[in-house]
Amino acid sequence: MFVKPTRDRRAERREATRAEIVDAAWELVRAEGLAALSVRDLARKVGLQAPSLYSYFASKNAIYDALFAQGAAQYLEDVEAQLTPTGDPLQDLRAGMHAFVRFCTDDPVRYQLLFQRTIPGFEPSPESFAISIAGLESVQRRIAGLGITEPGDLDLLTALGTGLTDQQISNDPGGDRWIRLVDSAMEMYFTHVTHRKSRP
Amino acid sequence: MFVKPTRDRRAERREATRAEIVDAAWELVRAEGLAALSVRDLARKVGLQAPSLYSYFASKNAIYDALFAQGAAQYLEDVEAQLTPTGDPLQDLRAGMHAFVRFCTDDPVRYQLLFQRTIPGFEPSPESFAISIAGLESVQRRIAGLGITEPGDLDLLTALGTGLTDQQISNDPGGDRWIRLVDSAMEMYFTHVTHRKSRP
DNA sequence: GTCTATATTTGGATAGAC
DNA sequence: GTCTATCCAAATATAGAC
Repeated sequence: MFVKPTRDRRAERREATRAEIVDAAWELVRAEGLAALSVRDLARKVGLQAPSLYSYFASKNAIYDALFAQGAAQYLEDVEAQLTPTGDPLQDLRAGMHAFVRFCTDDPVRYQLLFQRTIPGFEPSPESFAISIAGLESVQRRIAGLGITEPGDLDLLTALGTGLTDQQISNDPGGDRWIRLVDSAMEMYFTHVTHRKSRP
Repeated sequence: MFVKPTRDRRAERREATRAEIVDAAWELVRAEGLAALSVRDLARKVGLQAPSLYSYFASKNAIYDALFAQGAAQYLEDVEAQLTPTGDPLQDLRAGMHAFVRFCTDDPVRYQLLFQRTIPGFEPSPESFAISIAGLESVQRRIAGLGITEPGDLDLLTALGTGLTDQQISNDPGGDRWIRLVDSAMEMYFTHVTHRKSRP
């Protein structure tokens, strides 16, 4: 009689191969650009023929989606990892923004995939998108803990984050021309959101 | 004996056709996305066969470059058009930022071409790039006239501009969620750059 | 200057044998 | 699951006739 094994070695192997493909895809897009990903090149990189990839991913966009999901999970992890308020809100804001800009500049292609909409036919699946939403909600909770609860204040903070990051990546890649402004920008922001005269 | 005519009708016709091609290219990229531009489609749109386009532009990137140059010229014109200081620096900053965000959100594809680096093999030619530099320098002179001369202050302003624009385009296209923050953001910025305690 | 014809490359995706 | 073989579509760009 058939006994269901506790481990499904076949499924494990399959997942391992999928992970290998995703890793190789990151290498490719980092080297050639996000839009330059091709199924052929990717297959060769993992020692397969192109059609064999379709046993693991239904389409090229499914591969993009796997990259998006993994990047969003890394972002969520990155945000959650620094949830340690010090009692000094400004210091926490500075640390959080530094972490964000570093996360983005560490891997500009990942930033492009997660926070810009630049790939022609690709939209993340609802499941993958939910992960990135969770990341934003984590930021929201984090700054709420610092006393910043106005929706517009969160929006202003995300604008500052993407603006500093965008300029850094586009106009001074590898440098620190906008990274140097993070502390000052957070001071500006913190003063603004705390010295508000009236609730709008 | 040959007398050089005062007008070169042939050259005029040629320039007119080039302009027609550029106009059609804008229509195409606005409809299909920047990366989706194809020489075939473009040729068909102006009633030519694909190879005939090569009589006007040496390559596809030359077409991108013409778009870039035109967009940069429009930006320069947009910035120069509002060089009318009112004596109220904060009001001028607000007006200038509103104009910038409107310029970008009016044509997100143009914004993508000018201010983000997203097309795989394309880099603007030195001549085209010089136009966009002239635009930035115009902004620099403009805020210098308002008393803002620290280099880092210009960088912070451009970060605010691209950040607000990026978020508006990416997360609320057609809406005003980040546009609504422009006035408040400029107040924040102006207070920051004027209330500095010491010259850093 | 414009055309037809074509070279050349490259891409995503499928069929069917093994 | 992986392969070979192939389809199909699309792209940039060139050659050469008219």
